Formats: sequence, structure tokens, C-alpha cells
Amino acid sequence: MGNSRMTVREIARLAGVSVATVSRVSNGTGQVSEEMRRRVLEAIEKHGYRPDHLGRALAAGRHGALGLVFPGLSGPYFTELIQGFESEAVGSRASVHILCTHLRSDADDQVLEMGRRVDGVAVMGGTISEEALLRLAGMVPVVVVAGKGPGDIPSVRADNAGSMLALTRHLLADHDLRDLAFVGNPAGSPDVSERWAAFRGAHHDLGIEPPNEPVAVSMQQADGLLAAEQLLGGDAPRPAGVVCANDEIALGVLVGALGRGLSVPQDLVITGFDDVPAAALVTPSLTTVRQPVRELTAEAARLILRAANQPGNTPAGSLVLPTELVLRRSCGCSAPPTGGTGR
Amino acid sequence: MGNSRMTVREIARLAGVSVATVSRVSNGTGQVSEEMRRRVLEAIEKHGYRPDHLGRALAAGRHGALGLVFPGLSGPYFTELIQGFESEAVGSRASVHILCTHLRSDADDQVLEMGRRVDGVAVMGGTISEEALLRLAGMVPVVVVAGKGPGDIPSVRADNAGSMLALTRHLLADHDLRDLAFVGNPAGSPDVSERWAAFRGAHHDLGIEPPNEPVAVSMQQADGLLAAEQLLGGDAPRPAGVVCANDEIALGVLVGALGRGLSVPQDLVITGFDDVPAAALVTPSLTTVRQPVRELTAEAARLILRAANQPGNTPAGSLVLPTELVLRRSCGCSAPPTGGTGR
DNA sequence: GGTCGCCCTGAAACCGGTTTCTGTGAGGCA
DNA sequence: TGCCTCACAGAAACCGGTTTCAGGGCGACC
Repeated sequence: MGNSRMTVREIARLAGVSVATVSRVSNGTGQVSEEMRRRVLEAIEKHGYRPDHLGRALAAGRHGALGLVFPGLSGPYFTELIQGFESEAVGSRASVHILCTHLRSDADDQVLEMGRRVDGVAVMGGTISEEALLRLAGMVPVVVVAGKGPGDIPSVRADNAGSMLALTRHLLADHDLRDLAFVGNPAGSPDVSERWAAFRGAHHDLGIEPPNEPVAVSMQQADGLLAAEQLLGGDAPRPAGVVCANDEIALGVLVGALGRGLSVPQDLVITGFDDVPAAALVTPSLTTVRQPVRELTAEAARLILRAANQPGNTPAGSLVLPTELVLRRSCGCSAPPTGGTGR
Repeated sequence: MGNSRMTVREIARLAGVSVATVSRVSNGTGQVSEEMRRRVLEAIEKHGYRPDHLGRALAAGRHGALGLVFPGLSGPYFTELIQGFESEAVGSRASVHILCTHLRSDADDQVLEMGRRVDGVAVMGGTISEEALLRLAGMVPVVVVAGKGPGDIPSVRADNAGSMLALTRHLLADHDLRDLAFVGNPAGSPDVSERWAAFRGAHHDLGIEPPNEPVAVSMQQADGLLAAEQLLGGDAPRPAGVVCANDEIALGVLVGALGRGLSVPQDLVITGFDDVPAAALVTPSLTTVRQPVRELTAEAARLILRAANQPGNTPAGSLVLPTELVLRRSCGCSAPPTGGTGR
């Protein structure tokens, strides 16, 4: 059995035909007589020929690949994003390139380099400079995920503000809570920034003074545990409720609170964001906001593929995917009126 | 400013030189006079020329890319794997392709297709058929991560058996516990299979009858909560300890136990595997096994790059990275003798 | 029987780079 | 002055495909 040494010309020689005929047969394009087709297929089969991707890509002027750019990777949220993107891409026979900038100084260069290896790129909001984003958009279709891009670069994001507004209002008005803490770093991502703003906005709407500063931590469960230590460990009066930027943090705070002997929601109300599978299963079940994480990147991939297939490379408009407030027990609601079983 | 329309020949024409000279200047190879270099650099700068990756890759006969194949993605373990691989790859100016087979029927084909787009592939153990693995190894260097490959395909894995043996022995002998449950699906991955085998092995070594069946669930926190429901929710006598296949499951079991009013470790001992950051921060802190997750894929990437750079494509041997038992409080130890601060 | 048209085939150009190979001019040395 | 060497530039081949274009052969129709 032959291997990657085989080329079109070699197969053509062995089959006694021209390279054009081999190409036509292997792609199923054009008209080829039965006799020719048989001879070519025989040679292909016998020598295990598979067309080289590079040659094909060069001739076609497209890479057959999509890029996905992250600041860094942590936890289930990001694996969901990757899977949403990957599923959509492989469905179109495109491979997926991943780049983590890790806030490296040469992040912009690396992203631009990626731009010359793929047919389009999805960039997580807040990952690279606006200038790099614009230059990137000058070479391939670009979509910003979970954030907004400069100029007319399209974006796909979740409705952070609407549900966070409703959630905070629910805590303040329906449960009559005061002194809520917000855990999450607004400077860390556009998502958290929007959630923090909506959290404060709900306070203002009701004429209540919001906290001035969030508990600025990262987005993992360990950070929630650290936040619990900070909020519950000292002598300072503990807040009545903790609104977390995502479920991972909330689960960390929950574990920290339970570990300190506190009752949730009696002693402390806790809410999250994302509606991860565990949110419905913990005791008490976690009040949170459901957002379609996989859909974010799946939609981005669709936008990119569409733009890449059109000659004009038109980027298309932006999308805001709906979110849903999921009331469970950790906020103080007794009978979950909706979404109790999680996704 | 020009864009991707620029080619070597166009730059050569504009600078009044040959394409060979442009290539030499842009790569810094060969001898070029100062005058020529200046003219070429001027044209490159003026028109924003960047050499096309496909053309370059085709000429060089290499893709400048590495592949990483997963069955699926879930949680922090996988993001660590990706980051370990990615860091090592970008250090060598290689891009990273990701493929999730999701146990699709055409997984083997997709992996082989990836084999023609990259210079080497790391495959998570148990992801594709042995036949596909061997065929893949016939086209590019391949390394199996967290598992063993057929034939002489190199692999990188952690010492699951050693530490799981020590951990189980610690529970059985030092804490004199009986009736331990194992949570995790041995059929799900080679890692879990090895851990389950070592768990049983420790029982046999001490002449104790191990459980016949594990609580076969997946590897996420939600699965740990389901396992807690199964183990603690019914009327059956609860086990004395729960040995979990990873920390995520263990955290789920912990939350489930705390939510049921149980005290850990007094009422129930719980152990994990991985030593995620949260393990050191929960109350009680989690006894677990530390394994160098990022190093697994980083080492795999190094092996692949080395093989890809050598003309003979020699695969090199296999590696077993050391693990470390981390005793904290959830097993019943009072003063953590080691590793109390997590990584 | 001649001409038109269709089906099929292969030579060659092309995608965008790198690299070899040839050749020219300048400078050094006898 | 003549010869040899060396530095440097460019033409062309090459990587492995796809696609255009021209032409040959054959059937159909007039």
C-alpha cells in the first residue's frame, strides 16, 4: 500500500491518464468515461492515494479551517464554547484552530498569524486589541463572541443585562434583600462587565444604593471559595446575598458557606449565571441564569462560514441570544416555578 | 496599504527584483546586497506584504500545525490538557488543531483526515480504534495521551496505579475503613480503568473484598451529585468512604453529602484525583492525588515536534509521569502533612 | 458525404511560495 | 593584462493539487 508519497502525477502515470483526469475522478467533477474512471479508481485504490490537503487548499484559495481565539481556558464554560464551535465546523468539513493568548505581549501578532492560516476567526471578547481586531477583519471574516467588536465587526453575545437586571430585581424586590455582594471581575471580560453594570442598574432603578466595588476574582470554583473566605471569614458583617458572575463561582461560594455551617438560603442567598448541570443538582438548588453557551460559538461559526463562502466576504450583523432567569432554591424561593431540572 | 492580494511576484515586480530575492529577504536566508534588501523591505512595508502560509507550507512540505484529538470536552481537566499542548506548540510556531470525535461513527475518518493537515497528532487514550491509530501513525508522528497505544506508538500518561494503590491502602489500613465505594466509569477512559483496577488491587493486597461494581458515572461535578444521590439517598446502608475517579466527581459528592447534613469525614470519607485548585480550598479540604495534567500534553507536544523535525520520523519511547498522594482532611487525617496549599 | 456539435481527454497555466542552478560583474593576485 | 574566485541576482524548477483551453474522435443531421 502506498502512502503520502503518492501524488496526482504519479497516479496519472500509473493509470496511464493525465493529471486532469485523476483530479476529475477524485473530485467527481467534469465528464469522465467509464473506462477512464475505472482505471483511475483502480490506481487510487491500489496505491492508497489521498490528495494532499495543502495542494488542494492552495489551488482552491481556501484553508478549510476556522480559528477560535481565547484569552485562556478554564473550566466547563470554555469546553462548551469549544464544542459548540467544533461541532458546527466539522459539519462543514472545516478543521478548528485554537489559540490561547494568555495575555502574552505578542498576542496580537499571533492572532494575525492565525488570520493567514484560516478562512475566518471567532475571537472571545476582550482578548486582543481593537487595532489587531480590525486588521484581522481586513484579511478574513471575524466574529466577536461574548463581547462587542469595534466598527462593524459582527458579534454574538448573550443577553447579560436583561436577565441580570431581572435577577437582581428579584432579590431586591421579591425577597426584600439588602446588602448584596457581587463576585466577579468586570475588567476580566465584557460579560462580567455587563452583568456588574446590570446588577448596579437594578439597584438604581429601585432607589437602592449598590455596593461600590465587586469582589474581583476570576471565574473558577476555587475563586468562589476565596470569595467566600473574604466575605464570610472575617469579622465584617456578612452580606445578605451573593450574586456571582457565573455558576462556578457560585458553587464555590456555596461550598464555602456550607463548610462554615451557614444555611443557604436562610443565612445567605447565593445566585449564579450559566445554569451548568450541577446547578440543578446541588442542595439547595442554585438560582441562576440560563444562557446558550454552545450556541454562542455555533452561531459564530455559522456566520463565519457563510461569510467565507460568499465572494464579497460580507460579515453580516450581530446577534444577541436570549437568556432565561431560572429561579430555584438558593435565592429563597421555595417551590421552583421553572427550569428545576436544568438543561 | 495592500493586503492579502500581495504575492511574492507582485512585490518582486514593484521592487524591481526577482522573486528569489524577495524570498531571501523575507526569510533572511542567503546573501543579499544592502541596496536590494532596502528596496525589497521598502516594497514589503509599503504594501503590507506577508507571505501566504499555504504556499510556504506547500514548499516546505510541512504544515506547521499539530493536532489534538478528544472524545469530547468537559470541565477543567480538558482545558488544562489543551493549554499544556497549546503552550508548547505556539512556542514552536505551530498552530493547534482540535478535533472532538464525540464517539461519532465517522470518527476514524475524521482523525485520518486531520492526519493530512498536521505534522503530528496527540490522541487521548480510548478515543479512536486501534486500526485508525496505526494508520494515522503511518502518516504522521502520533502520541497517545492518558492511555496506551497499540504497537510501538509512544504514549504519555500519569502513574495512576501507584498513587491510587497508596490512597486506597491509606483508607483501608491507616484509617481502618471498610465498605468503600468507587465512583467513575472504568469503560470511559484508560485512566479510570487503571484507577479502578488499583482500587481493587489494594483491597486484594490486604485480603479485603472490594466492591464488585463501581458507581459508573461520567467525570463532571453533576455526576458526583448524581452518585451522591445514588449512594446516600436510598435506604441502603451508606458506604464508609467514597473514592472518586477525579476531583470534580469528588466535589459533587462532597456537596451532595454536605447538603444532606452529613459531616465529612466523620460520617463519610471522600477522596478525589487530580488536585484541582478547589480541592485545597473546600471544607473539609480534599484528599486527592496530584497529577501533572498540563505536563501530559506538553510532553506529548514535545515528542511530536521532535519526531516531526527529524527526517526519520522516529516516534521515541513512552513516558509515565509521577503522581503524588495529597493527604488533606476529607479522608480523616487531621493535620495535612503535605501539599495543603494546593498547586 | 460533409459539416456541425458534443463528449471526452490531456497539455499547460495557475495557486504562492522556496530553492537550485546558472551566470554576471567585481576584485584580487600573478 | 589575464585568470581565478567570490558575492550576488535572476530564471526556472518544484511542492501537489485544480482548472482552463484546445483539440480529437465520433455520431447526427442535412
